[in-house]
Amino acid sequence: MMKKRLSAENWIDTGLKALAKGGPSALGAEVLARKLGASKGSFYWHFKGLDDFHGQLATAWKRHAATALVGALEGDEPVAIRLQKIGAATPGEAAMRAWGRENPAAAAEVAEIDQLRLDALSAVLRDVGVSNPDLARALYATGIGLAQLPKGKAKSDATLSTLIDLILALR
Amino acid sequence: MMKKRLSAENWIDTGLKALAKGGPSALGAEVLARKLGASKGSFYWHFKGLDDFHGQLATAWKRHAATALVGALEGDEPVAIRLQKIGAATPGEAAMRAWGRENPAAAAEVAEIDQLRLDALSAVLRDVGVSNPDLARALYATGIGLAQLPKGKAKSDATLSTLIDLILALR
DNA sequence: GCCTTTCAATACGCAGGCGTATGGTCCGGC
DNA sequence: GCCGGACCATACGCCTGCGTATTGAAAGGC
Repeated sequence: MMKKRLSAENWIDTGLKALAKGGPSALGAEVLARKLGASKGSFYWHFKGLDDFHGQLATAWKRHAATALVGALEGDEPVAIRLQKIGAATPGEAAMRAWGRENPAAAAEVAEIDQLRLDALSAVLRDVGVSNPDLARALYATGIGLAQLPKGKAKSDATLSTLIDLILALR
Repeated sequence: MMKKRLSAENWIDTGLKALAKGGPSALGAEVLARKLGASKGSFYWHFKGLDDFHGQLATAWKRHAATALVGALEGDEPVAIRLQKIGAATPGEAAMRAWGRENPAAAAEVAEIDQLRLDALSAVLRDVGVSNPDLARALYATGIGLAQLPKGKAKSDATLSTLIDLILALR
């Protein structure tokens, strides 16, 4: 199946999927090679080594998260929906955060995204008359926390929505 | 330093510390042995193998967390303080949760504690006239999320407190 | 069509961790 | 004091993963 030649993007994409599914230990060169039906020769052609690969992986995740964030910001949806979209975690986010605990590069990228999203939440809330930055922080932390709990996305969305309504009622 | 003989508890205690500091990869037999100035011989005397050790480690964490929870429940402190104590994560909690992503035993114990704390939060809130269970869930998720963000405990406590005040204002 | 560049498979050495086996040391009972 | 069991160190075989080197195939320009 798909004996085509591989690109660096192929490795990174499957790397992201493997991380979400199998955790940091699924980010080895040989494990990924088996998953791709390739061999290490290909891996070490496209990347200088594991650190290089991991760095590019983390950066790729950051790009995806940043793109998702601007997607959540554009358009003129109601504030509640907007807050929901900014605050809700992206798929694979919990795995990325767990990886960040043992990989400085990953931690750095996650921190960057955290800052972007926190700023966005603060700005939206401020525009709407809620100026306490602790509330933006609490809202964001809730999104992160809900992503760690099992329970499925629907339930989490409902919970987050309840909190947003509560905060917006302060206006 | 401390050439004494080791007990299973010694291994488990240093295991918990190692997990908090170095992540799941610090839970190997040889790594811990070096940390303790001992050798694998001792480890494999006290434990049948890594799975056995990891299981006991996870159970020990659960016991600690459960004890901390009953400590937060007894006494007759104001509701806000009580909620804060139940909702705030214990030290090393983020590491435990990250470990749970790759170790079923750890995940199970964390899930148990999650349920206990969620129930406790719900009960306290209900007793005080806040019946929406989504709010308990949101509050708990905030505690979890804040533990993932860097920023230090003081800041997190302040944020959590702000949210608690907001919820309690619903009465 | 060939030749250069790009990509990939294989084979190798090395390091580190797991689990076992075997022998040694400590310690309480008597 | 000596003995038996509890405790531990060492050494070994095995496996798995990293990184490199070498060889080989596959594209793509001309």
